[in-house]
Formats: sequence, C-alpha cells, structure tokens
Amino acid sequence: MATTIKDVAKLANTSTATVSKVINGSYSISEATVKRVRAAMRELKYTPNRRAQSFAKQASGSVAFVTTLERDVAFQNPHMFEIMSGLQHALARKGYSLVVIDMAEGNCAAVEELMLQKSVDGIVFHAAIMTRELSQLVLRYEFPHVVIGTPNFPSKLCWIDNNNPLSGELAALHLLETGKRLLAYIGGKEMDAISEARLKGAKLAMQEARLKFRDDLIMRGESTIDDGFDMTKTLLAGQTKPDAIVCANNRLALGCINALNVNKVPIPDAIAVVTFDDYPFSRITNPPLTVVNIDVYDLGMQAGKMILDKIKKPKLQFQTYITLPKLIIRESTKKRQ
Amino acid sequence: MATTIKDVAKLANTSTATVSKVINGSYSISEATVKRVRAAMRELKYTPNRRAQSFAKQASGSVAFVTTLERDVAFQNPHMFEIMSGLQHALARKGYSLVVIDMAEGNCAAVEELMLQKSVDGIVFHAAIMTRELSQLVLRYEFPHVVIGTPNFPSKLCWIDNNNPLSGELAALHLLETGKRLLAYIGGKEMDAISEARLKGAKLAMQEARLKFRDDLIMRGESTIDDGFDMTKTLLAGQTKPDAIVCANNRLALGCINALNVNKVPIPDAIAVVTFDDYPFSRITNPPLTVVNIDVYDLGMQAGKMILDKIKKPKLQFQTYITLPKLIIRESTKKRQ
DNA sequence: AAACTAAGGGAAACCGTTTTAGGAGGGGAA
DNA sequence: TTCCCCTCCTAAAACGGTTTCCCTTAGTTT
Repeated sequence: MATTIKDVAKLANTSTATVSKVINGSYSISEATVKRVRAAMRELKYTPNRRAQSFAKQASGSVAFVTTLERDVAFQNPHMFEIMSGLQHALARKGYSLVVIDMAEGNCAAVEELMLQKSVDGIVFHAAIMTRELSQLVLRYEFPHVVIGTPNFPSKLCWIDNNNPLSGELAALHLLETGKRLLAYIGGKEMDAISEARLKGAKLAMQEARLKFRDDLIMRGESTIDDGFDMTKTLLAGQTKPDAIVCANNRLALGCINALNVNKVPIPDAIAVVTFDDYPFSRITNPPLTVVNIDVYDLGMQAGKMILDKIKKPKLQFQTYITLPKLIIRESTKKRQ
Repeated sequence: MATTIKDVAKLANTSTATVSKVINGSYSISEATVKRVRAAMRELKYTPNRRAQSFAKQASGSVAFVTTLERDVAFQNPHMFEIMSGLQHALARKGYSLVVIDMAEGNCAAVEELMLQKSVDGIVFHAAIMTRELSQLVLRYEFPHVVIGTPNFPSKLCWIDNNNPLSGELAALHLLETGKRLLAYIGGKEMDAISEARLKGAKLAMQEARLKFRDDLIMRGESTIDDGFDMTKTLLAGQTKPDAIVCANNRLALGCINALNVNKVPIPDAIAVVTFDDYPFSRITNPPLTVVNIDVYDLGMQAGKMILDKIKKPKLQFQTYITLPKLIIRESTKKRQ
C-alpha cells in the first residue's frame, strides 16, 4: 500500500484538504502548519498520485504530439526529433508530459478519441499529417491545439512555423550575390507547402533583383535522393543550363550533388548548390553544402509554450512565423581555397 | 458537461456497473443487454473518460520512454526515432500510450518521481542514459522496465539489444572474404558498449580465420565525424597501413571516408570501409558504404511488447539479443563495375 | 417438488485527490 | 459589549469510472 495524502494528514495532525492546499499553494495556510505538513511529507516520502490528481483536477497534465512515425517518412524527417526535443523541454519545465502519437494515414479516429477521452489537455500537430478533415474535427471540438508548420490549405487552426519564404529569399539572395543569375529550383510536389514557400521566397529575391525565375528551371518531384538525382540530370540535359540550383531540402540536395558529381560538373564554378536545414552530413558532402538553417529545436520549444498558453486561455488565437533563418556558407557556393 | 457512464446507464435502462462491464468485457452479460448498452453509447457518442479510468483501474495505460533528447546527441542518434516508432506502435496496438521523457545528465530524480507518482505503468530506458545509480533505483522500486541496449556495467535489469557482437563478426568476415587481412577498427571510447561489442565480434571473426587484430590498428575516440577523420589520418600516418577499416558507427565512417578521399586513398582497392546501420546517406557517400544493418524499428517494437509483458507479470526476467544483423554490400568494399 | 447451480445484473464501496461551503476563533471597529 | 471581518482549517462532496458482493431468476439435478 502506497502512502496517500491521508497518511500525511494523519501524521501532520491535520486534514487532507490542508495537505492538498500546502501541495498546491494558492491558499492561506499558516506557516506553522505548512512546516508540519512538509515535514510529514518528507518523512513519509510522499508524492501525490498523479492519476488521482488528474482525475480530481480534471486535467491530465499532458500534451500529445501527433505526428507521423511512419518508418520511411521518419527518416525523411530527422527534424521531427529535434522538434520533439524542444517541445518536451518546454512542457517538462511546466510539469507537463509529452505523449507521442503516430497518426497513421488519415486516421482521424485516433485524434477524435484523444479529444473525447480527455486523455490529454492539448494537442500539437505536425503539419505533415494535417488534412482538411482533421482540421474540421479539431475546430469542431474546440480543442486546444497548435500546428507546427503551415497547413497547406486555408484553416483557422493555430499554427507556428519557420519563416520558409524568408529562407528561400536568403538562399536566392546569396546565390545572386555570388554572381549567379540563372537559378534553378528543385522542389517537392505542389502540395509540399514547405517547398512551395521556399520557392516563393526565392522568386521574390529574383524579382527584387529585376530578374525572373525561368519556369523551365523549376522542377518538382518526390522529396527523395533519387528524384533529386533525376531532376538534376533533366536540368543538365535541358537547353538552358542553370548556373545555380536551389534544392528544397536535404534529400533533394544529396541527389543533386551526386548527379552533378557523376556528370563532372564543377561545383560551384559551373553550378552552385544551396539547400536548407543543416545536418551533420551537410559538412561532408563533396563539396560541403551551403545551407539556410533554421532552429527547429526552438520551433518545438515555442510550440510547447504556445500550447500551454492555449490550455490556459483556449480563446487565444495566433498564426505566426518564428525563428529567423541563418545562412551557413560552405564550398558548394563559394570557390575552394 | 460531457456525457458520463451514468448517462449511458440511464438511457440503456441499466446500471453503471453493467455498462462498465460491457465496455471492459470479461464479465458475462446477456447479448440483449450488450446490444442495448452499445446502442446507448453510440447514441450519446460516449467514450470513457481516460482519467477516471486510470484512476479507478489504478493503472495509467501509458509507458514512459526515458532517453536523451539532448540537442546534439539526438543528431547522433537518428536511431532513437525509429526505436521510438516501433515502441509506439507496439504500445498503441494494445491501447497504451507512449510518454517521452528526456533524461538530462544523471537526473535520477525525474525517474524516481515517475515511479513514485505512478504516472506510468512501466518504463523503457535507452541504454545510453543508464547509470549504476539509476539502475539501483529502478531495481529498488521493483518497477516494470526494459532497457534497450546493453548497460555497460553488470546489472540485473531487463534488457534487449541488437546482436552487436554478431554484427561486428559479420563485418569482419565480409572483409576477410574480399581478401583483406590487415583490419583496422575505428571506434568510440572504452565506455561505448556498442562499439566495444562490435569490436569484440570483429576480433572473433579474425581469430576464427587464425588471424589477429593488431592493437595499433584499433583506434578509439569520440563518435563524431571529426574524430573519424582524425583517427583515419592517424592510421594512414602509421607504419603498418591497414587494408580495411571497420567503423563502429556512421559518424565515424563519414569522417573516415572523407579522410581517405582527401588523401586520395582508393576505396576499396587500397582500403575497404565497412560500418554499421544503414542510413539514406549511406548510399550516396563516395563510394557508397557497405553496412551491417540492423532493424531498429523492430527493436523498439519488441521492447514495447516486452514492457507490456512485464507490466502484466512483473516477475518476468529476461536479458536477450534480438534481430539478426544483415549485410548490405556496396562499393566501399567491392570493386566498382 | 425441493435443492442446487450458474448466469445476469445492480447497489454500493472504492480509487486518492481537489474543492467547496462553512465553522471556529481572534482582532478591530462601532 | 456587540458585530463584523479575516484567517486558518475541516468535513464532506465531488470527479467518473471499476469492482466486489449479493440478489434474482431460470435451468438442472436429485
């Protein structure tokens, strides 16, 4: 039999109500009593039973992170881990715990259950799994939520995201500064909101330089190493060869670099390459990759803070970009020494 | 006001006890009653309140995964995500949820709290964060647990791990088969249990071939790309040059390959390279890496099943290796076509 | 027909907290 | 002195299920 609040009350010669108040603060209790209770708690090594607590308080003290742990996708999203890390830290700091849910392909039922069961106080979604249907569902229940990343359809959901357009702009600007003019873009399919946002930013940078992104230099495919390779080959075979390539993400970039190397295209002299998000291996590709990096850990952290805010004040509404992208210049865009 | 079990009971014209029994099964209830109750539940869109359930049942229905989400370390452990994925799936299948806990540097208090608070029914630890102190703590509380990976000190904890020695053996065997004889090993520090286990296996393979691992060809350092690079350089500068290098993990391998390339050492003709764990980028290094791969997803899955077993039968004791390593041969050990 | 058994169902206890409503006691104001 | 107000504390009622224990009923044995 574990020690309960009653044992503490008895030992401290007071009522359970008083003990509870001492634990939770926010009530006026005389200093003497507080001391007595504290001593009793210490003596009995008492810790409140969390299950009873969340039952009585009508709040679980936990937040769900709904994302995809899909085997292959997870590999494509090393970021997920860092986001989760930031999220967990933000929550733990306030005594909340993080429950990870894998949202298999369109399985809204799992999320509905989560809200119905009241097993968590709030939900953080990864934009990658957000569908219109799911969005409706969350709004209908008026459940505290935050989406990390921008949903790729209009919605009234609360979200926070990195500034992807700005990232794209920075990438293109950098290339322009190194004297490149014929920029190509290798991105995901149209539904890939991140890729599109970055492209948008890149286009903006060109426009501001009174240049234009050539439509035939914009390629779209799956976000895989293989497709990055193929799209690059297609670009090389085209009539207008670019003098720089912006890759929407690291997988495409890996494929791209590989294709350039195989075809013995000098990087960056003939074609420079820039991509997004710094990874350990960005430094050891041949040549090392220039990237526009964003702080995903911080993104998770902010999301954590926001969901806690939302839980406190459910009416809170926000849609925002956070964390500024930062350019890390490596050999894929600058001459080797 | 949410709908409760009472509402259902009233509508189905029965008692809450009966409704509860219908929900949980395992009691004899007439078919007619079951139907009536089910209908009422459906009509009211009733879902049991999970907080109340875990309070009444004295079981939270969740399992903690205690690991390190440390910013840098997480990058070094892309595996963590896959393990987590397998774990989550195994748990979800049985209606359990996964709580992720970051165990900051030796913070046993967090784990003790977890057990004291009874906020989870069992704990899965990642071996990387296992200390003697923590081990004692868990054993003292007799708390259901599973350690993924082998603790690097003797302990009575329950654990499951990949067969790292066998992986090492396979790696070395493969090199021997391709005609290599002077094997070098680039690994983590002595306390890196995984690295040591793989080395042990590699040594065994050599022994069986009546060869010996030369001590001066065994290097130890941090598991970073940089140290992999440096250790390889040291090997190249040594008097006895190896004709093959076994790298304890992918970071070391990346550094190693890089160093060989920089020094224009032909791979695999002069020196072959083999490492462990397949990553997307294993395919696109120059040359692509031969790896001995293990199924970490499955590891997580098995750990999930085991912790559920332990929760049911706390006396269960096991320490075991699972999942067989598999060799994936690429150009870093075979001649290019 | 009586006695026994098994199955179905309900009343009430229980799980360990929090929270509410109210009581006791002391101090200050009228 | 009386009244009021504050402070500190407590008894008891939630919170929403599960589980135990017992009662009823119908079927089976003897």
